[in-house]
Order: sequence, then structure tokens, then C-alpha cells
Amino acid sequence: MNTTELSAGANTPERILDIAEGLVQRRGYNGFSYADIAREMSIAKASLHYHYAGKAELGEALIERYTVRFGEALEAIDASLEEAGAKLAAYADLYSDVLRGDRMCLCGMLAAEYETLPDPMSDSVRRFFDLNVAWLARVLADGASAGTLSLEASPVEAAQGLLGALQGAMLVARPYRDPQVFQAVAAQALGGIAVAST
Amino acid sequence: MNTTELSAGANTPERILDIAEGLVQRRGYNGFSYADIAREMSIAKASLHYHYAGKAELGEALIERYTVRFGEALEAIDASLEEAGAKLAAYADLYSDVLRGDRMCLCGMLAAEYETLPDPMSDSVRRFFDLNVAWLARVLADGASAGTLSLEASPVEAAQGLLGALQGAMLVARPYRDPQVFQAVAAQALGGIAVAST
DNA sequence: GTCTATAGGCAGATAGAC
DNA sequence: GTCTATCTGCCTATAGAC
Repeated sequence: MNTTELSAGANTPERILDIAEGLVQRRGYNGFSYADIAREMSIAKASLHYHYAGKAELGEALIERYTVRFGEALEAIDASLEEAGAKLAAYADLYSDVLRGDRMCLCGMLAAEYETLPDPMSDSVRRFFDLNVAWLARVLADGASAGTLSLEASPVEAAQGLLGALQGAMLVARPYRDPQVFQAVAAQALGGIAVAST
Repeated sequence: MNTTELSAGANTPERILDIAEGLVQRRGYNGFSYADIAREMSIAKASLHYHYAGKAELGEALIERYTVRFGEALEAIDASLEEAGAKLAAYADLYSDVLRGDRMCLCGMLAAEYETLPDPMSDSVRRFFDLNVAWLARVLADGASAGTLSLEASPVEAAQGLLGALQGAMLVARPYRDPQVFQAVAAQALGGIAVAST
């Protein structure tokens, strides 16, 4: 996913989000503080509260921006690729981008911390997953009716399976600090569904 | 996995581990405190330090006990089942037990928080994964040479894929608070490998 | 072994000057 | 918008009585 910090000349609220996003993806919501952001920006802690009233509001903004970006990436895949298998491969690539710098998917990390999140944040995490499952289920159903994919479960169940496998791939790859582990896991998840690459 | 708190008459160090284990599985290492344990045990915070000098030592003890238990469960599977597919199903059941009470695998949770853990803890998490991958790779290789499983990757890669899929299944099931989601994801991960149920 | 008391630090957050 | 100063609360951890 294109979460890249091309924020050289970005405004302050965006730069805060960029830095906070990386911190959450690496250390989790409960593993970073305003002091971490302030240090990295060479700004005072108190200044951050001007842009985001509290940590909960910052967290919400983080998920909101991330979900919008992800949704746009999914639309871009729909616009540029036809075949379902190719779309799934592109989907997996979205995540392999994330792995650089020992990150996880923002919402995968927050799913682990789910029980400790403020309610608005946990609701937003769930919506991110809903978005992913809905998109995947549609692509899988299309592939199945076109005959290029074979599903052994319902499209929604298969979609949950794919999402889970990819999120899990990022999770277990962390202790090994080896992107290859993610690639192997992802390839296997996709391979279980693909039938013909035409 | 049988992590059940049958610790009615257990001694204090074990009861501390039981409660801390549940807290980490639900809230993460950075999401609980000595105060949480003390409250649940109706004991003073300071008393906990007599049994575990610091949070890091408690965390190490947690992973150590969990890994030993898990290893014993794997040995029990080896002792009671012959066919590789049946062993894999029993392995998945180990995790579905964990899900009760909105928990994750202890080490799956710690893998997310990996970058924030004290070194001895992160090393132990990695050892837990190594143990799992080694066991799974052996079972998969046995199944492949017996002809009951078909592998499209090396045994180790397939093992990583299976581990990742199951850990991911626990992760994405959390926002839905629905064990069925885990079951669907797990079934799909296993289905991608099974060939003949004889 | 468990307690009370407390140290010392860092968290998130606010007030008010500039 | 950003700063300094400060508040309050919780955290991990220790000292020492019982």
C-alpha cells in the first residue's frame, strides 16, 4: 500500500499522521506516545494537541486516512486489471509494500490491540476489515463465475480466509525480519484458490 | 490450547501467570499492568515483585510456560494420531481453544508488539514460532511422502503459511467476536493442503 | 510472603504567553 | 501555531515493617 512518506513539504497535520502511522505500525497504539512524535518532528509535545485534541482523535484520523487510501488503491486495481487472479495478486502486493521497515498493516496491528482501543477506533478498524472482505468477496465471486478461480467455501468465507492469511503473514514475518516469509505465506494463500492462470 | 485456569488451589506464582496470561492474550504486553493482576487477585501490587522481579521477568516466565505446554500438546498429538491431515486438524484445534474469551495466541499477540519487547522476550517469541514451524514442517513432509497431502512449496514454507494463516485467523476474528470466522479461515488454510481424507 | 508507603519517571492533557 | 510550564494520574519498582 502506498503509505510512503512523500511528505517532505506536507503541512503539519499530515506530517503528524505520517509519523504516527509508522509508529503504530511498528510499535502499536499502546506502544507510542506524543513524545515520540514530537521528538521526530522537533516540535513541542503540547503543539500536537492543537492539531489533534487527544490520542484517541489522532488514532481515529489515522484509521480514516488509511482506509480512504486503501479504498482508492482497490479502485485502482479494479480500473487497471480484468482477471480475478491478477487482482488478488495486486491486492497481496498492497501488503507487501507495507512490510518495508518492519511494519504491519495499520489495522492488523490495531486488531491485536482491539480490546484496549477507544470505541470510535475499534469501530473504524472493523469497518476497514468489512471494506476488505466486501471487495475480496466480490472479486472472488467474479473469478468463480468466470471459471478462473475455484472456491471451496462461500465468497465471504474465502475472503475472510484470504484476509486472515495475509494479515497473519505480516504477523509471523515480524520476528524473522525477512520479507521472504511474507512472500511465501502470501503465495500459498493465493495458490490455494487459483485454478488457471490462463 | 489447554491454558484453562484450573488453578483453583494453585500456588501464587502460578495464579499470577494464569491471570497475566489472559491479560496479555486479550490486551497485549503493553496493555496491562501489575495493578490489573493485583486487583484480580486481591493482593497488593508490591507483592507481585516478590514472585517476579519485574514485568520483563514475568513476561519471560509467561512465554516459557506457554511454550512448554504447547510442546507437550504437540507431543500428545504425535502420540495419539497417525495420519498427517488429522494431526493438522488437531493442531488447528489447539488454537480454536484459545479463542474463547476473545483471546489470541499469546505469542501471536507478542509478535505484533515484537519491536517493543525486552530482548529476552522477543527471542523467546521467535523460539516459539521456530518450534511450531519445525513441528508443522515435519508433519507436512511425512504427509507428502505418505501421499495424503500435496505440497506446492517446501515443507518449511508450507509450515510458515499454515502458521501465518492460523495466527491471522485469530487476529481478524477479534473485531467480529465470532469464533465462526476463525473456523472458516482455519478450514480454508487446511483445505488448501489436504488431498485425500482416505 | 504480604503489607503500606513512597520514590521517580513518563503518560496524556491544559493554561496562557508569544 | 508553537512555545514553556505545569497538573494529575498511572506506571514500574524499592524500602522496610509485620
